[in-house]
Amino acid sequence: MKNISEENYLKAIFILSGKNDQEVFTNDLALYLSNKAASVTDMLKKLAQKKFVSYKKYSGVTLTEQGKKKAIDIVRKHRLWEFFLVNQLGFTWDEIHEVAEQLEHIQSDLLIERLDAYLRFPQSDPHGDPIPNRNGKFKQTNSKALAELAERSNAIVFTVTDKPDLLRYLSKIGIALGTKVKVLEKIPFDNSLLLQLNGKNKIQVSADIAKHIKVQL
Amino acid sequence: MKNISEENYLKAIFILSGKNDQEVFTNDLALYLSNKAASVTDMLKKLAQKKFVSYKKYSGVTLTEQGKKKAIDIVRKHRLWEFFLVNQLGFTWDEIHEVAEQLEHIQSDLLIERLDAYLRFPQSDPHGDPIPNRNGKFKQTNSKALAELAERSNAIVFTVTDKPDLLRYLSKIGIALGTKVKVLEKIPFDNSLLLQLNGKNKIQVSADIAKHIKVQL
DNA sequence: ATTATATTTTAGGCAAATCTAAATTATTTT
DNA sequence: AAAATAATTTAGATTTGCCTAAAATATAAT
Repeated sequence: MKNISEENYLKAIFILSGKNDQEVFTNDLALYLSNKAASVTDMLKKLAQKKFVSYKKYSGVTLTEQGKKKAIDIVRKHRLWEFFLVNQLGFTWDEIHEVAEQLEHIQSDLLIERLDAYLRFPQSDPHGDPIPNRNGKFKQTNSKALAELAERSNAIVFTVTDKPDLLRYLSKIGIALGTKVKVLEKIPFDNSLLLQLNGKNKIQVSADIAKHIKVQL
Repeated sequence: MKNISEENYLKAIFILSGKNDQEVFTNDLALYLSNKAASVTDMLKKLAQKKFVSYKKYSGVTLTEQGKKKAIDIVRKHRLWEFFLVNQLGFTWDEIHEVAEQLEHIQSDLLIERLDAYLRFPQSDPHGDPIPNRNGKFKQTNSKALAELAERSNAIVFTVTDKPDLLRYLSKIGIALGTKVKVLEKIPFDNSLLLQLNGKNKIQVSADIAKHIKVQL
């Protein structure tokens, strides 16, 4: 159970660098990990020395092949455990994140292979994110943030970031994976959205929330 | 995932102090945990300060009520996970220990309650050891070390300590939980035993091994 | 192109958990 | 009961991952 911190950094870099492997910046990492920028710099140097990231002072980091492989492995574990928690143990959306954060660091290839098989090789986790297979392959989905949709467009809720508070709130206002949303109006002042859910009830969501909801067109 | 080290110490003290809560000594702990005695002393002071153990220099430790409760909780988690690994994921005897050592430190009461229910509240783990219930209660079994049996006595193998090497060896020579053993002969020179298994094949085991096998009369 | 602001890095420290080597206390032997 | 041996503790270091405050660099604004 060593290297938990390193693993969290690699995963964070992977997630923040998005589909195109963009550089990730110190402050963003610090924010995401709830650490201070100085600590991030320290760790980036260590990760660079171990060849898990390419790092040049003042210009952000990217994962090396090796680092990306590790990161994907952790994401795989995280999502498999989330699937297990929801589908076998009856956890709800908002209860799983914290536990999966811990379980993802359990070190045992055998365990993950067996778990994967036990769950019948699921393709996506309870948030709708793809679960990489044992070779690190997973299908990218072409999704957008809800916040980026134009007025009048229709879409289907696809992924939601892993924040318990948000998840609880969304459940409450009726947004779940698979919910059909139509953007009725974008309020220019604060970029909040007026949505219609499944062709029925109308709700208002802030721009901030809309950024955290991914949809498929 | 903090306090892993503390948890390991508490569990070790619990296990080494046996049924009668005997004091546990620094060197024994050091040996069991693969640490140095000096490190053990350091940690004992810290645990004493937190009121998890009663510790007086040079005279061993015992768990306080509080400490014992924590220790039992960890044992409960360890054994539940072992049960899960064997009965759901198809692990064998000798593959589970290392993984359970990690899983036992996952921090989530909800997880353990759900897992317990999912497994239908098992009473004992794959080694035959009792699994404490949510209140820390479990039935003590009156078992003895095989090494302590007199010649001609019969017994049933009940528990085996958690060392992968030993477990693999025992599987190989035909000893499993539930195996009936009869002590045919005790060799006085080295205290090794000549055993008959299930009324059939005869095997020889060293005193060292016989100490690690618990039997029921 | 300077200046102001924001970001990132360096320097120096701290707490946890471990270690080695030396000192202390207990136990066993003669 | 003194001496020898064994067990335990203390003292002082090391490593990891984090921190604050100050310095350096990059970016934006005038």
